[in-house]
Amino acid sequence: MTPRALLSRLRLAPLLHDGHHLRRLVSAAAASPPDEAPPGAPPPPPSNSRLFVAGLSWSVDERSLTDAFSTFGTVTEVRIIYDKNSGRPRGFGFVHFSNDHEAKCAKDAMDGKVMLGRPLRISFALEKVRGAPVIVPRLSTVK
DNA sequence: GTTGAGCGTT
Repeated sequence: MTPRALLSRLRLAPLLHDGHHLRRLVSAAAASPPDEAPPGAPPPPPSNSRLFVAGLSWSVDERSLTDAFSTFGTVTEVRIIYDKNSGRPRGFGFVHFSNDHEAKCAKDAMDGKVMLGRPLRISFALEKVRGAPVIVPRLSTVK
């Protein structure tokens, strides 16, 4: 009995014929670069076109926020965060701009400005948003 | 009818 016939009897032949599976896995692993930043690298910058706006008065709504920020660029989305259970505003929100330049201008201009009696605290948003493009900071991206 | 640092309700 040939070795091949023996493999057939053991039902191992399909596995050997399916070598492309293994090849796909190997090439995929080789194609994806390591996402581990080298030690000593600067921390990845937060997202640039979305602003985290804190220090909001309880009575500020999306309309007034949009009005306040749209003078610096195109506001694509404004979101004020409310408590899931109580429904009360949590006093912060997010302002999305169409590009990062507008966001930076708005941040520089509005950070620290008082709105309805309370000073705004603005910084760039951290977490990505559902549906937004996933931006993985790489060394070539950092200037 | 209140409160005050923070990173997002589907």
